[in-house]
Amino acid sequence: MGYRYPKLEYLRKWPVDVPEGRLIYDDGEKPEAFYRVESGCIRLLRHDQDGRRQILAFCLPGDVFGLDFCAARPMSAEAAAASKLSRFPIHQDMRGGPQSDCSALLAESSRLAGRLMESLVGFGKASTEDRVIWFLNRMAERQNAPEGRARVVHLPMSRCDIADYLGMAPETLSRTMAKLVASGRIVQRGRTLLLGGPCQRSRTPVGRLTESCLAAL
Amino acid sequence: MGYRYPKLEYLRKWPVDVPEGRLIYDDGEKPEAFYRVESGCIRLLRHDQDGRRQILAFCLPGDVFGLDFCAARPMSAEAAAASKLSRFPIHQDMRGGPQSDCSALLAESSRLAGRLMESLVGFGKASTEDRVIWFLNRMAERQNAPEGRARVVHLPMSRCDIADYLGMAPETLSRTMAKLVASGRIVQRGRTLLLGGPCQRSRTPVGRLTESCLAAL
DNA sequence: CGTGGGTTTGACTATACTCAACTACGGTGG
DNA sequence: CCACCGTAGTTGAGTATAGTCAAACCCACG
Repeated sequence: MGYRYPKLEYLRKWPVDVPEGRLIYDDGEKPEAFYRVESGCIRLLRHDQDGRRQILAFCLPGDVFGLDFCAARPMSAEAAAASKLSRFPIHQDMRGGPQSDCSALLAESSRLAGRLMESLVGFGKASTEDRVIWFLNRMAERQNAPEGRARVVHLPMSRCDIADYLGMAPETLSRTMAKLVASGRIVQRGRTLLLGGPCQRSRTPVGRLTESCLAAL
Repeated sequence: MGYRYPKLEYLRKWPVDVPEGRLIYDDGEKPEAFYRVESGCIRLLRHDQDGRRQILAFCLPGDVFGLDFCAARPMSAEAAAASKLSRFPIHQDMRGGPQSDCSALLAESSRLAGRLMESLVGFGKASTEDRVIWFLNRMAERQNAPEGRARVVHLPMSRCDIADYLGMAPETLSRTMAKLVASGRIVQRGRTLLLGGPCQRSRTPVGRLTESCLAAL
């Protein structure tokens, strides 16, 4: 059953433009607004005391983030790429307003939790190859790439971001992708990829992918 | 700022007793109720197609789970130990009812998302030792163990559950804990532990812990 | 054309997984 | 009350895997 936008449209909101790398809110701040991504890519992250950073989620167009009904932001949000956002002040929603507000917000909140769970499942994958394939498929799904056959995917974030998200070293990510290219399961052209078939674990692709496939687009 | 129970008390609910291992709801089911843990321990989990299982969260007394406002449960819930639950049917809350319902539910939903994020941060830890220490500290915090000095922690779930949660083999978990015992940072007596001090990474404990410490309790 | 970040490759090492055997514990039944 | 059994947990040896450090590469940008 597909997901449908909840009706947030009648809520007051402001358009915001953020350049790549810009901090949107910081871990520990008092929440004053939540956001919807209109274009670009936002990363949710935390730093632990070791200085190591953990990316918790990437938010793509249509995703709502920052819906934290608590005293302090549990994590930071930064622009992983230049992005356009809609900013919804929080206070208008907690008081008054039609009942449907609540449903919409609850649905969004559930949805965020669902995305985090997806991440946890992805992390549970044993091998780095599984994690990378899982990530690529997930990105493809979220970009409405047609199911089944070869799909074009654009990764708006840096390799380091992906590596931090998947909990591996950037070198390992690079090697793993190189292996996928070598086995003909993906074609790589900068940050744009072509995935072959369902791209499942240890399955040979239907047809071998080549550079020409990408050029033909 | 500490967390305070949202007022769910006026909602209709039913007490439920579940024995260890019992399935509470399954991945993909239509959500009909959410639950609060009164005693025991619940595990939220998913199976991927490989048959591998990933535990997403442990729910301890006071935790609310199953607050999924979507068409299908994104994961399963099982009793990791014999538990008592309060079951809240979902439909009463979505229609009518005072506005405060919403705040309470949103707060709980945010809280669940927060816990999942914590998990993701924990998973980001590089070494297994860090992950285990993080887990033990987290369990201690959630059992209101006094901060700072030595703390007694009871782990209600099996080692396999913990290993699946932390994404490591049970043997690795066992070895890691053995190392912590050897270095005097914890004392182990079955599923009950004694943690020394803040139990931080690569810090020697204030005083060496021995069996006698635990016996003195 | 030079500079710099992001990305890739190489060599080596540390770490955690696998498979296997062994031990400790709790419950059951004689 | 004690012997037995089954499960949970631990320990050991060998191996595969991913991390680290280092250097080269490539593309975009000034």
